Amino acid sequence: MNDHVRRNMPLFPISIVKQLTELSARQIRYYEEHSLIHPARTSGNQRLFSFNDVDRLLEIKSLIERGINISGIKEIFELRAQEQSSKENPALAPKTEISQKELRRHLKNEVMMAGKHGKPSMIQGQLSRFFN
DNA sequence: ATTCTGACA
DNA sequence: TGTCAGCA
Repeated sequence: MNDHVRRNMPLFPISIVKQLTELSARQIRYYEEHSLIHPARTSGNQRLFSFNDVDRLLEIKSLIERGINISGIKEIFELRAQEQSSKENPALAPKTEISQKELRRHLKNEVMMAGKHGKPSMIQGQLSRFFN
């Protein structure tokens, strides 16, 4: 796998990411504070983002716009990570199976709760994209 | 010139 | 979240 390396290569500074995502530097740093992203750092402690980091930020932006909070987004990412590990290592799949079921239930509630507050609620088609 | 962390009239 | 300060 070589493409994986390319997508994770630390390439652009926060100024570029701001334009690519239309997020403020404040927001980008805030999401990192809450462990939603883990950009690399230069020797001078400046952030360097990869293509994956940008994709991730765009997903975060989308979810925030849909009214999902930080903890909710964390859970969605955790669920996705578990689904991945289950696929790569079917041996320990049964262990994550239970928590996945519970997470799906929580996420469904949170997403629907989020829609109940003004924002245009998510429609069923988009809902399925998050819960398979 | 840019980015970083911390703080809040 | 915005924004300003004081550094690196």
